[in-house]
Amino acid sequence: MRIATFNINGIGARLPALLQWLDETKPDVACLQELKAPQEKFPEMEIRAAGYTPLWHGQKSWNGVAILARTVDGGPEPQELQRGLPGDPDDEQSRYIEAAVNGILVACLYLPNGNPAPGPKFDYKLKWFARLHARAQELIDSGAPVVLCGDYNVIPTELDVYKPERWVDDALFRPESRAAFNQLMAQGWTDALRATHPDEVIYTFWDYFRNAFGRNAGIRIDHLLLSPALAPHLKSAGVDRDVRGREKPSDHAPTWVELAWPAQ
DNA sequence: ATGGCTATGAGACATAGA
Repeated sequence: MRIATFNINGIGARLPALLQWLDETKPDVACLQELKAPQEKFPEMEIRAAGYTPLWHGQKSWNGVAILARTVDGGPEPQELQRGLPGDPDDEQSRYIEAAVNGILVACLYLPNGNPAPGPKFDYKLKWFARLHARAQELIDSGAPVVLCGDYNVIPTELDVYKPERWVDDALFRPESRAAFNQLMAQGWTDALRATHPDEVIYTFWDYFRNAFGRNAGIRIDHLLLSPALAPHLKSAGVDRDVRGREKPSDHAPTWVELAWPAQ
């Protein structure tokens, strides 16, 4: 079973690229971030025609997340479990959705960027992180097989950025952000990409400026974390890097895990 | 230190991204 995460940076602008990637790699579950579309402008018909049943939480202009389950070949329908990250009823940003698919709990998140730091946006990032800690602990404690995936907007270590010294004051790499990510990991999650490639330089994002992709000036910020119940089923993980080099690409590349699931 | 590029929403640039 393959589960992928892809920050598409606008589902309106990215629909052809998204459909091509779905057709080529046929993930069983695809988690999307940065829809940048209100609820009513999600291209539901096109996604269904591609063989997927979508759940989505839109928002005008920014944010927006979705979980797509491949149902064309008899795959199970996704069951929505949660919409919005618990812990702050005043938070109106669409950054979190959860669904059960084929016995796995899939959580799709878009963690706040937090720049400029320090400042109110960075404060919001850290508060959002604290709420994520609480929800993630509940998921661990449930004993369920869970994939907690998406755009974390955190560069975990110096191995995950082309030039660490350029990023020391950035909200994606500041000590507070990395500490928050480490605190999450300490609950018992497995970083699937790093677990399967311990020493390799692998990026998931390259900005649009200065030919960053051509120079491989990237960062690793899209992560798939596996709960203790699911980690033993990890087979492989990777990044569909070629997608970033196509016409009208997102600035992120799809990132995925292959799981031995259902368990034998 | 700045600016480089892309998207949305509006109908010109402002805002956000990372």
